[in-house]
Amino acid sequence: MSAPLNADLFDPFCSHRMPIRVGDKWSGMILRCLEDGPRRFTELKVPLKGVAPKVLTETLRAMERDGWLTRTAYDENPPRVEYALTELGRSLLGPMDVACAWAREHLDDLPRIGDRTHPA
Amino acid sequence: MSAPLNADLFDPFCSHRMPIRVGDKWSGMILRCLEDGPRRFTELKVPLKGVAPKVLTETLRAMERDGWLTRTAYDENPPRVEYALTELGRSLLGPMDVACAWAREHLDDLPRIGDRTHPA
DNA sequence: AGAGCCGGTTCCGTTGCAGTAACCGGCCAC
DNA sequence: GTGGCCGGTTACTGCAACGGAACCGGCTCT
Repeated sequence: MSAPLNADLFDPFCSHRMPIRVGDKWSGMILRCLEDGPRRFTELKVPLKGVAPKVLTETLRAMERDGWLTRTAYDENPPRVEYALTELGRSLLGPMDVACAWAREHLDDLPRIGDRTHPA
Repeated sequence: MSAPLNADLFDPFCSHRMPIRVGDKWSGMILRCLEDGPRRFTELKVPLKGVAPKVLTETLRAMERDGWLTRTAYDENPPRVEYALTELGRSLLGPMDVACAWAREHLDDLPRIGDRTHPA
């Protein structure tokens, strides 16, 4: 992680407070998980606490479709599938770092969890 | 506007393609509308093509609650209400510029409108 | 009296993101 | 043959965001 939040970046509640979002709820965290190299499905499930496999699959498929990452299935047993960032996906890390820096700087101004009925 | 997209930034379809979002659907556009000074309700409705007054009210209230802008009602007739950025709101323009720059650079890699069933 | 302006509000409906729970096929080890 | 691992899929549900249409009060202008 090149510019982590002080708060746990991989806590999904964090993205509720974060006014700048990359993609949908989990895409940003997935980008962070992949920046140091390819990872497989179960390796992503662990740091992304509590993500439902269905949602993770959907998100990964959408990111693949949009050219942010590649999916490589190896014909082994047990099966192995690796997800890796493309150049386009990697190019999103820059803007993400800026957003994270903003968030770190204004952490105290961010709404407290639970305060909000309408998102911002 | 300090870093506009080539595409019409105030076309809501644009935000469907944009993988980096500030706040909800309209917040980013509202920030842009206010960066050159305060504006009133109807002055916001015009550039934000087709926003329902209800949604605009909700969004402005949420942005006020989160400290991004201030709402000032003058006791005149016809009524006048002015919305102005706070320092916090203004501080979001920087990250937004970065996101817009990214989008301009990768405009051709962004998914075509209508291609998507699942968002990114 | 009637119409218009401003800044909304109310009602109702649709869409889609996200989540839970359960299940699957193929292979392996016990 | 039973259970576990991996990488999912399917069916069902909930909720928040978003939107369209209609309406409102207070005032002014004609």
